[in-house]
Amino acid sequence: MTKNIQNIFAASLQQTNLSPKQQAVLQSSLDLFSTQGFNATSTKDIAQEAGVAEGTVYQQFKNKNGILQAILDPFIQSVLPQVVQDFTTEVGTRQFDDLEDFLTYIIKNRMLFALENKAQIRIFAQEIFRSDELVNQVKNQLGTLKTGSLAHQLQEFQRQGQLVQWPLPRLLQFVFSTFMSFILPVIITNRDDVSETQVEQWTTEAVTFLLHGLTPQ
Amino acid sequence: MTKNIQNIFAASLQQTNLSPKQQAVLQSSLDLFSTQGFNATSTKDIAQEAGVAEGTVYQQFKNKNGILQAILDPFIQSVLPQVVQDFTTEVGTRQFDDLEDFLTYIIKNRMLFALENKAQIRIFAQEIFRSDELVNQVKNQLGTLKTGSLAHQLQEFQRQGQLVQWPLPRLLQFVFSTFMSFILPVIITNRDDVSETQVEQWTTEAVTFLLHGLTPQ
Amino acid sequence: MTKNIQNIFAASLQQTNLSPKQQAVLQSSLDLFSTQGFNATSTKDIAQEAGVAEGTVYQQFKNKNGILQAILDPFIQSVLPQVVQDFTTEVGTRQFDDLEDFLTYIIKNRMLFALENKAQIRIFAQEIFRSDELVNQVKNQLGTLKTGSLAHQLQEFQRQGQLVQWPLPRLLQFVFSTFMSFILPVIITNRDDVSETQVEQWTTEAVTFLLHGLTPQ
Amino acid sequence: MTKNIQNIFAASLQQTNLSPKQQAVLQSSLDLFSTQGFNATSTKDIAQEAGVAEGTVYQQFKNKNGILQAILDPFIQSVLPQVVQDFTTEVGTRQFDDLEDFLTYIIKNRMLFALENKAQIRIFAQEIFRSDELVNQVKNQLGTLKTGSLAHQLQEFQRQGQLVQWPLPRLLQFVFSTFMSFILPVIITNRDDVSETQVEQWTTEAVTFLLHGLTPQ
DNA sequence: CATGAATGAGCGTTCATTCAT
DNA sequence: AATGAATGAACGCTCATTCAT
Repeated sequence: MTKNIQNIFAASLQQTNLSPKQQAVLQSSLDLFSTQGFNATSTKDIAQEAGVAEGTVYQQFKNKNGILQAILDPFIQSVLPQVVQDFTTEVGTRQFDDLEDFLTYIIKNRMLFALENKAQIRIFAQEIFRSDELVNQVKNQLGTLKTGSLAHQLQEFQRQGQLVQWPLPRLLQFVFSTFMSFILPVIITNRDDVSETQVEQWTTEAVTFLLHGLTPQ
Repeated sequence: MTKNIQNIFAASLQQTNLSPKQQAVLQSSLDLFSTQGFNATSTKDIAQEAGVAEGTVYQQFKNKNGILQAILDPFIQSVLPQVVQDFTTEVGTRQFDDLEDFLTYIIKNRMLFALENKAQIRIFAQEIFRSDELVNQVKNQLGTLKTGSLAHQLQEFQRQGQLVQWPLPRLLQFVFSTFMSFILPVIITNRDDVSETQVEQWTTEAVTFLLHGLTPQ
Repeated sequence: MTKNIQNIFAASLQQTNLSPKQQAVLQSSLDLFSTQGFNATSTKDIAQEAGVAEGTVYQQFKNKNGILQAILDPFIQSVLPQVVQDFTTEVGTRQFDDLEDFLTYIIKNRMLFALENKAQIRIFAQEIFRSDELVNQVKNQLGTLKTGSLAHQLQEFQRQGQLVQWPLPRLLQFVFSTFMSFILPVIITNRDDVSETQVEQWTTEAVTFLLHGLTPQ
Repeated sequence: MTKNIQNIFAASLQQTNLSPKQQAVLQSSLDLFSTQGFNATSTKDIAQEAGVAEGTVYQQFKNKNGILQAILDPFIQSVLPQVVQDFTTEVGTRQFDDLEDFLTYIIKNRMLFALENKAQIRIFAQEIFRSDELVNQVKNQLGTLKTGSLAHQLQEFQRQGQLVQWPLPRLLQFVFSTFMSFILPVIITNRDDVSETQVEQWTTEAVTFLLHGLTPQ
């Protein structure tokens, strides 16, 4: 069920044609940006951590911001869509018995995903306050939600009377915020020790609350 | 009802013995830190914005971090307790008809509060990723929740059968995350145009969802 | 014998018309300049140590250098002449049995004097490398040696055959360097624990060596 | 006889792997520190004098103090031992006819050495007042004197009856202070015009005095 | 591709000095 | 006489970026 959960960054690294040194630069940047923040991380830090000369950092990336982009772009191109919208590969090909089944699946799935990609999410969370560009990219992604398979699935549940007849964005808002109420504390405190059992417990709690809140009475 | 909603920063400014120039330094720092972030704001920026010589910035504040503290400390000492715990002044002296009345009151109240103090919240949100100290302070504040009047009020509703018998922290988690799902987008995009009508609309939506989710069925 | 040995600075302080606060400024400056050096001592340091506002420092002294002058001037005007030349008050009015008696007297006397005024000597020693002015003042003082009572006394010993017939400057050079070989380590390490017994021991050793070296064979 | 007299700084410069620019930084620092003092020399001064960007100064040296160390360390590691202790290379392999021969050799030799390395000695003399570390290093060097070949040589002269039976430290103290009485004025006034003839004259005068003072009567 | 010395603008901070009160 | 807020030039130092090798 969760076999496709993976570290999006590690995956995207392998798909590039970057030399091992350049890959090390990206990996070190991810670690350091995530831990110390983008501004507080110097290119010297990155080079040292990657075991590379400082000039090498600029061989593949135009500037420090280019490294940030190389980290966040695949995140925005892949993670965001998968988390909030693109259920074609999984959700689309799977039959859900009911709303509970559906919520349980996507919440657990996305929790594991988020924990796997904690580092990028931390970077993303810090950068979104400073980058209007980033905000717009997210807005655009969210804008496409209305037509994705997630929307179809939810509308199907509404038709079946399993789901309250609120507007789609508001439904997503509540699902997402309930999801985030479990994940954000982990992201902020940078905890590394969340077990799958814990995730399942959280999933149960989240789904219970959402079913309460989103089922027509 | 919302007469005590205020800008916590403006209030704390007046209580200090700071000279007008020093107050200008703080105000400019608040604006700039909030807009550009702490790291991206130079002390030269602050001085210019405050119409003050750069040395003046260091007359009252030991260093740049001291300014940040002067901004965040009253926030943590006053805002946080008021938002999440200290209902003695308002909630404690007020009788609520039912859970709906209660939720409507605190959510609208806190929304207005958050919007008034958007700048500090933005700074806070950015800093919490980098400051373990900040995380701990928040943890401590949250730890005191169990015994505050908010807790008593919720337990009262549980006794009356209006509120599900979930543990207090989880109840608070869902209330808070629902609240944040409306506020965070405003904080992140730094919008300034939220009307009171909008706030009332959001309050209604949040309360509707929470009543659904938290009422025993 | 050593009744007139005193702290030249304390003495000169009392002769000024400075207010108590201004005297405190001078005393604190002496302590701090001596300990940390002139450059490393800020006017803020001085003000704090003196328990005075920073502006007060500039009430009496034109600038920081003015404080240094107020410390070093009496030293150069009084200490230097007394150490190397002006024996009118003591030496001139005293009869010495022989060279040993003479050397014993001036060396012990000057050692006590130097230890009493260690702070100024430390400042002087540090400043002389940077101030050509200071060097010239010392040169001028040394230039007057040829005609002082010290010169007369030494020439008298030469006439009596107790003292080698070397040129006066060279005699003074050897006396002074032997004297300094005991005092300079104390000045440099800023020791405070030199007993009068120790001084007498050093005096004996210095005189023994000088009598060896300066007596015609 | 004096063929190995050299500028210790120039020698140590060549032994490093520093780039020409970095060597220029060190050379300029030596000149400026020596002339103006460490505190009064800014890193901008150094960069300008060396014809280098200011950042370059920090490429090789951690901070301004690091430059000072790079100048003083070889001095303390090489000059001090050679001046006061390590006679293995020269003294150890040479036979001295008598005390006069010995004193003449080391005094002239060390005078030339000191004049060659006047700049570092000036810096050293200024820094020793402010650096306890430096004082300790010197103390340690002096502590090793008791066992060096210099000690052996002097004890040999004592056994032969050419040298008074005073304790070794006191003998060294008098030799050193007599030596310094000629050199220190040059160091302080930063004179550059001392001829070898002058050095030989000084040597003669110093040796004459010391033979007087240190020969048993 | 990789290096690392070199750059110089800009940073946070200090500090001697001034001046209105 | 004394204050202390205000000043702004200068300081030591960092850092993203370039480029010859």
